[in-house]
Amino acid sequence: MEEKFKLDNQLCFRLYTASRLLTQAYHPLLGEHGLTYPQYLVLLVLWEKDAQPVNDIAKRLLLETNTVTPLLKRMEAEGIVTRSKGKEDARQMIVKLTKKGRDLQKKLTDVPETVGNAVLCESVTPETVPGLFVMLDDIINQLEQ
Amino acid sequence: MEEKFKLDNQLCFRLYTASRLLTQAYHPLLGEHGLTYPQYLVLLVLWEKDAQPVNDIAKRLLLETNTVTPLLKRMEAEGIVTRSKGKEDARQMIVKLTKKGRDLQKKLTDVPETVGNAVLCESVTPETVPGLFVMLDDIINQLEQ
DNA sequence: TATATTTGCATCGTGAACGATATAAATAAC
DNA sequence: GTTATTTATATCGTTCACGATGCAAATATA
Repeated sequence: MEEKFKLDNQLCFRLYTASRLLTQAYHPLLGEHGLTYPQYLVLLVLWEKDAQPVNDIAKRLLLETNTVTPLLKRMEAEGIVTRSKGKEDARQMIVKLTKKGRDLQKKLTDVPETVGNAVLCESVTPETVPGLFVMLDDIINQLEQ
Repeated sequence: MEEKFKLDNQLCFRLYTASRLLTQAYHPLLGEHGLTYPQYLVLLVLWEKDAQPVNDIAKRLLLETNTVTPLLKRMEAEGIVTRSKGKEDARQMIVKLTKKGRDLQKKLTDVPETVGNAVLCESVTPETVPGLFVMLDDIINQLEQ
């Protein structure tokens, strides 16, 4: 009875668990360099394009600024980024990588492959991952409205 | 350059985002009844099988007891569950639904379908969801070790 | 039976997430 | 040009997650 309430029928529980476990897989690799997973995401954003306002980083990660601001402050305290008032718009806080922040990319060079290999299995292969990406992107777009 | 560090190539970021957004979709539906999403997961577990020790609930959700314990205490404070020492093993805390906890199932009867409909889209349909489940389960099993 | 180890749960500290609210700068409306 | 509104961040409070640690009950070992 109540098939719809069975834990094993829930998409959200699977996404929630897969997300947590995969984040845990990053933990030892990032922790070695004093990073958390959300901080690593900020680095991915800044490595693609340095010197962005808080809002652009938050939008790229689909997070709120009240999540990103304290996160960036911790990264600033660690000497990974700097935060400085924008020249043309004084409301903006421009976040820039420090040398330490840029150099982390080389130090983390093996991380994507290591984690990538950790998830490879029967149904998740280089051939099937693109299809998984499409579904997850569709879910994200659908929920983003 | 550095294709492997591109945010758009990361499985984890997609899982993390999809999980957060889907949890957000539950929020208004659950908040109406004073519940959070992890508390809803505990209810799913207890509706399947009432009167379980903390450890069994934690294992079912793949969470640590230090996450689940405070969560259960809040649910106890809300009058949704009771916590009582086990008879045969005094170390165990047996968690049981109250009438209020059992009755919540009827009040939340529309939640699974409402959220289910919210994610339906081009690539996520009743036909494709089982395949998605297989991949997510494989990822979870793979990372669970 | 005394001691050691394991097990089940709890406590503590840190770092997210996020709703609600505040504040100052920029922009729009009047 | 003054007032109103919007925008960019930040602050606050609550609830997870989770590593590290503590403690008492149960079990294994000597």
